Amino acid sequence: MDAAEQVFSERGFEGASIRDIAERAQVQKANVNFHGGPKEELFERIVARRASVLSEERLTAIKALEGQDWQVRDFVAAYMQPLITRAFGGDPQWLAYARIVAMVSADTRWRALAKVHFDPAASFAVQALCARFPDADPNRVSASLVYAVSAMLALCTSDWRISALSGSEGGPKAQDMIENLLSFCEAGITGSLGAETA
Amino acid sequence: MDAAEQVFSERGFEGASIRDIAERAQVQKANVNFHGGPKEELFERIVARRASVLSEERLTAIKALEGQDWQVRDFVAAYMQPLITRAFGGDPQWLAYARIVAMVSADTRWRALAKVHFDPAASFAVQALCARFPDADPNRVSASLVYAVSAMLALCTSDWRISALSGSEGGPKAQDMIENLLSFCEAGITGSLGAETA
DNA sequence: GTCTATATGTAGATAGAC
DNA sequence: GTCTATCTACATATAGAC
Repeated sequence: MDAAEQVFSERGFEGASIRDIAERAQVQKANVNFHGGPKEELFERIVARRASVLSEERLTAIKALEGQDWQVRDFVAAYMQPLITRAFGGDPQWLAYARIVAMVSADTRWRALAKVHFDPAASFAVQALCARFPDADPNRVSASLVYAVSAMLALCTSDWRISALSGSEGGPKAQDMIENLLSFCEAGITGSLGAETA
Repeated sequence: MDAAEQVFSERGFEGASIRDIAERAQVQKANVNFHGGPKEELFERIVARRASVLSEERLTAIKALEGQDWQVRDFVAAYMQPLITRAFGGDPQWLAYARIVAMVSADTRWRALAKVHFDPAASFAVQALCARFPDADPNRVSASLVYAVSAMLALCTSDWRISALSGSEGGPKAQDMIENLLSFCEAGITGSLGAETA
């Protein structure tokens, strides 16, 4: 239910009420429970709904790099493009989903959910990075990925903050911000992992 | 109230109940309202309590760089050390606070709160960075800072995720993780802003 | 499948005794 | 200042008519 996705993203899990969701969807409260089940089940279903396409695209994009002498930039793009181009590219529903992903990623209460829906692709990505930086501490490698993902999610959740701090009136220019995000993450990963091997 | 800080950090604003807080503090519910006021006021007070020391330390540390030919690494350390060394250095109360900061930073509902307590120091930092990278788009500069901060907060909120993805059994080694975080952010900022000016 | 009505629990907040 | 008791509102969830 798109309405539930919006309300959860705006108010959080506890802050979102079935009433809010029903109102947004312009249906009766009872129907939300009827179709979506208990609140927690509804939330999990919403997380799962887009997670599969996300994971598949990430996995195929990273697998496509295998065998090549890929650059970190290619890797970052492979992992991030599936979400960031949709969420920051103008699709409000995917933007709401990205905010939910940020919640799930930052909150230990959703640890099990993250483990099922996001960890497989993330683990695969960490392994690919480890192969590229064989001398780097695996803890540092996974930290790099987590930092990169958190930066991506920050662009989705805190774009207002970026504008507020910049002071300039310059428009958002979504594509340029995405390029900048990729540059930041590429440099961060290379700089923090490559320093020891280079 | 330390108990409120803990419960808010674990359950979020809506998820934390006055009853939970009272139980944690081993007092009666009524006393939480009596001393802390309405729930929202209590939350704001908790955000404000440590924000002042944080902002002051950040400002003085960045001002101390002025005039020197400082490196980006020094800047990142100046901005991050006040929070990360406390939160990730073993103080559970500051760790809880860091999680609250992450909530406030990511949620538009707390925009006003962030504006008052965190934006002044952040704006000053952005200006310092702009002076260091005069040819960089201010939007990119503020984005870099937001990414860096989000990475720092990710280390506080998602350290469990880093461990889970690394696959290795290696201990956390807090100091090493902080060093790695600083390296990541230094490289990310330099790489995304310096590319155009260099 | 969709509505009304309601059951049941718990939230935040306060009144008033001590 | 701190307790007990309670008010009011709203939460999730379901029962049962249509």
